[in-house]
Amino acid sequence: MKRYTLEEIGKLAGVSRATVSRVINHYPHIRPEIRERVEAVIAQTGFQPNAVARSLVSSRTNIVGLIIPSTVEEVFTDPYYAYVINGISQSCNTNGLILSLFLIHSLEEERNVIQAVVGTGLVDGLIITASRRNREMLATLLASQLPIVFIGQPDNDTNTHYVDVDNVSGGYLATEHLISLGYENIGIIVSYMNKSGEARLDGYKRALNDHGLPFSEDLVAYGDYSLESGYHAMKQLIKRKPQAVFATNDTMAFGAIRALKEAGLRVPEDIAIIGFDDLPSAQRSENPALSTIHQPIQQTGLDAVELLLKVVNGEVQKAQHQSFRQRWLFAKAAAHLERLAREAKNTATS
Amino acid sequence: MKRYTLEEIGKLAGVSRATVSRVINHYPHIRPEIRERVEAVIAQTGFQPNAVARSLVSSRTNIVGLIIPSTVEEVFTDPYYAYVINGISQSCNTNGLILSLFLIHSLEEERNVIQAVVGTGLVDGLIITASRRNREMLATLLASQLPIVFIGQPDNDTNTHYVDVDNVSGGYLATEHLISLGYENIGIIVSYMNKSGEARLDGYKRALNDHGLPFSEDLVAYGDYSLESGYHAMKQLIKRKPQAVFATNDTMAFGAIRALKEAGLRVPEDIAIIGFDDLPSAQRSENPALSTIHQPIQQTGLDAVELLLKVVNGEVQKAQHQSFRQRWLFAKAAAHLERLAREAKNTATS
DNA sequence: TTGAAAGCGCTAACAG
DNA sequence: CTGTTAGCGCTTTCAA
Repeated sequence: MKRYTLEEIGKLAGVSRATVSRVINHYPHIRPEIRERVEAVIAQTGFQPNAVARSLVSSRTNIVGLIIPSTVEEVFTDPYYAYVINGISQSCNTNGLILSLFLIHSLEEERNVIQAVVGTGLVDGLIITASRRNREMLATLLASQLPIVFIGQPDNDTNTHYVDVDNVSGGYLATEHLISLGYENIGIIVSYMNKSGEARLDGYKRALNDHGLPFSEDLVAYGDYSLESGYHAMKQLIKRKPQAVFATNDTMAFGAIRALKEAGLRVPEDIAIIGFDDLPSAQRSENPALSTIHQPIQQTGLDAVELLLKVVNGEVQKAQHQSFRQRWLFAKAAAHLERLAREAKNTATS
Repeated sequence: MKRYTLEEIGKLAGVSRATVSRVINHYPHIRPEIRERVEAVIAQTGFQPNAVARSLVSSRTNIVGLIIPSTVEEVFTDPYYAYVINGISQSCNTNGLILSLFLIHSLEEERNVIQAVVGTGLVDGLIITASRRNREMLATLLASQLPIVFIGQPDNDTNTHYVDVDNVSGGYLATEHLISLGYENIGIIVSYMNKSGEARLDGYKRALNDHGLPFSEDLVAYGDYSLESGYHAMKQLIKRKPQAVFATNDTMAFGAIRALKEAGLRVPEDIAIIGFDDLPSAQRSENPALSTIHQPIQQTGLDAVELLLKVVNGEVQKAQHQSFRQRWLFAKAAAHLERLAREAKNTATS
């Protein structure tokens, strides 16, 4: 299939290239007769305007970059990212955007990729997930003036845009659920990786407090959202003999369950576990199906793209600290809890 | 950070923009003195040449598109894709390429995305995974003259480039392994989705034949690589009372195991299962650790990028039917089998 | 309502 | 060795 240019299409239709451009861009004031003629030629030739040339003159590429930074390659073990990517991809498709994916496997790569992306005008904006982030990279990014949206609240949330779920409420709900089941000695496996972990821990503390239960550092174990870390955290926690444990993501919850199995403990008969994320794999998990707080991961991806689009279009004040929290968590989690309560009743007899 | 142009850098360094361009592109014949002066200005200003302008003149974007077509959103349930993407991403990073990801969620999206990508010169080439493919899309793609590399042998492999593992050998190895463990009544869960499935089935047949075992259609059940399909296929297969089953990917193997559990059968005491892919999750799987044929997924991604690069650079004859098969499978699988044999011995007593 | 012309930032002859 | 010049394919004034 031959590649045509505006000029050639113009010649074929007996008009100038400017007119063809106007037709393509739906400029309103064109004689219908001419429009039709041009459109006919376009249809017949299968002409598509060159995206690069368009970008050069408009200084817009319609490409959004998604950066998933992490020194450990294991990130991909966590299905969480698959869902984030899926949500973002979907939103890009509906908004006519191209998604460029940057998986960072090493610090060196990180430097190169950021360099390549930042000064070159290749992307209109960036979405960055809440993985490990280092100061150097953040500094480069902020200096670049590129529109950026973070997924998950950044550590230094000065003047940065981000989308996130309400982690405090999520932590609260998870803990309260365990309390409502009658447990009092409740442990937590929390990530020290970023603010989300802190917030979920905060929710946990508040729930304990609101129900008159004491908080004890002994019942807190730390992980990095990986399965392995959940496993080790649980091994440590077992010594404190908790009745139930809140793992602040599903992947760590799975690791915890494995540790319990190895120790010959049954879930949930001996120790109950609740997760956070509601990964589809959690729903499918057996022995036992993991209770978990629903986090609208896909939705988060969609929102990130939409927010980024606004930033790119200058629809949000740059100087203004813009956050964008989801409340959807409440409804979902409430429904979830109801279902859990129902299930709890049903299984109480067995 | 101000964005500079070649012209401005030239002015700052007291040279023409052409000279700056030469410095950037490491053109050899430049007076060292001038080179240094220009480089100093570049370093000081943090200048990065505009990628879009470069692409316009070179008609190369250094962007490779990865298309993962599938009408079912569930593709993402299969960790296989995460590893493919990871491999491709890594290879792009080392080759200075940008990876654009196109996840196709619906037929309409498929049409739009293909349209947007094909005629516009946005990508230098395309990598397409071995998911569902429809004829319309393939026709558009082939007509586009875009360099394309498939991952997994396409149905109509006329004049198309692809990378794939040796599925026949893989199927053979899996089956032979089961035979070597003493099983004679061996079922297979095979995908009807593409040629890989057929090839694995072919290997299965050959292994049976080579060991004097009869092939029976009754012991063949079909799936689409999804967990659910593995589950249902197994339910069907159970009636035939096989001693062992070869699931042609790990995800279906997991589904099969679930079906067996539900039926109160133990794995592998009552029915042995072997998979195909060697997903890390397979290694981690318990009750029991899944035996599986190693498929170098990441490596496949790397090779796909490298092959695509060659095609883009015109280093492979266009007219020539180019295939690119991996042999690595052999060595790996052999090692794998050894280990399995050892394990089999150890567990034989228990 | 349309065409001519300038120019986005860069590379690549072509002179010198 | 370096500067001048002519585009790459498109959008967008500016006139007509």
